[in-house]
Amino acid sequence: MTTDTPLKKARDLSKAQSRARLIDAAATSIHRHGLRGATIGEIQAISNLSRGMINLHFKSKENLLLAVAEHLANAYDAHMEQAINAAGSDPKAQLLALFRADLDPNILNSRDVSIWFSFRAEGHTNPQFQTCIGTRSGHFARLLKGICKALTPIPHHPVNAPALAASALVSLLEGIWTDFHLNPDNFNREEALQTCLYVADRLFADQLQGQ
Amino acid sequence: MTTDTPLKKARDLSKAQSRARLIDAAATSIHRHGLRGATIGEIQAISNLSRGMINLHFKSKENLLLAVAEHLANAYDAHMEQAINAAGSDPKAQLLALFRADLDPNILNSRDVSIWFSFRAEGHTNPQFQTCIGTRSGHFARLLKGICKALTPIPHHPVNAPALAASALVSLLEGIWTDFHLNPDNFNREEALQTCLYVADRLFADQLQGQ
DNA sequence: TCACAAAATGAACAAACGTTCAGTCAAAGT
DNA sequence: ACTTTGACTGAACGTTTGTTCATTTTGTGA
Repeated sequence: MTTDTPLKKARDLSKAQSRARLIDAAATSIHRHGLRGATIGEIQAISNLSRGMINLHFKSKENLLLAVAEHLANAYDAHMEQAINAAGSDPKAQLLALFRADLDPNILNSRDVSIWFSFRAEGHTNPQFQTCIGTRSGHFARLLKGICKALTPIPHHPVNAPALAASALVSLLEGIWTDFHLNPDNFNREEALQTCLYVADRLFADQLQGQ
Repeated sequence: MTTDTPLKKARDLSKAQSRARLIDAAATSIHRHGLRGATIGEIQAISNLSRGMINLHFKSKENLLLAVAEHLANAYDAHMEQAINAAGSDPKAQLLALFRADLDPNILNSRDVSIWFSFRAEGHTNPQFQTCIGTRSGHFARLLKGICKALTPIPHHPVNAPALAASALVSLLEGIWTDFHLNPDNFNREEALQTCLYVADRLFADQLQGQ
């Protein structure tokens, strides 16, 4: 969706469409039955495409799974980048935007989150999965640390207060994803946002009382 | 280990030992290759037991996997309960004990955590896994909420401050597990504890300034 | 309209899988 | 000492798995 290669012939379009359909079917299969149950037969049945298609488009089933992981990670990155860019330069607004984006139903939904967790479970087994699903700890963490620095008054107490706050917020969001994944029915999106805001509020209140 | 049925004959002992060895081998296999790679052949090779043992002891491979999940959940519960009981009745000490227990290498180690994540990934697929790995949200959350209530001065601002703090801390710990799982090499246990303590400190500082 | 190229198909295949069970062995009871 | 019991073994079986490839279908350029 982000890159529109022009002048596509009908055949190329249908090829890309089949590819996308396979990725989507594989994702659905992972969601329904886990990585263990995401078999060629399942994916074929969901996609209504022929059995040979997977190996034709992706050489192997494992490559298709990898493509699902990449697709998911790219969608997450794009979503977050867009949200941050739209937030302007005020760190408080950026933080709110980051919370909202991370809790957005387009990202935090039971289908996608369950797929995230499936890949994460095998991350240390498969290095290729690892690089895909590690997107959270890179750009995201750095950005959040910058925001925390801007929001923490100086002098800090303790001296590494911004770093502590940043890693706390990363973990908080990560944990909220886990709560959602383990119990999507009892999950309240608005409540989760309030929890984030409450923690942020407490973290970035005036810190000079102790010193 | 908790229930010692006495007067075990040698044959019963060896039976129990084989059972335990199968569970351990299955856990190792899940750790090494994920649930997908935890095959009968793998478990057999790791345990050095015969092929038929799994179905003899557990009727099916799936039951063995379930036994692994139960074993893990029981170990976690026992560990936490013992830690809380040893902490006395002071809520602040209880909170510290809870943090320490949740970050303890006996619980938070790359082997066990990776197995947790494997089962969690398929929790919504397999209801039997679900009940095992949902241990965190039951007793644990209730206990933490009690501690938060005791630590939050009244009147609260906002009124649900203890509930917010409790769910924040649950998610924080959950997220720290995730950080550990995704990147066990860059993980600093002491730093994680400091993050928890810092957040707790900020959460339970005097809250009356806003009202 | 025709010949070419590339996408799509699905029957066929070998490998790997979980499970079974007749047979073996050692411990327990008499 | 003998019999019985139950844990253990591992070859064999049927199923399911991912992959291949000869064939068919369909869009493209001459």
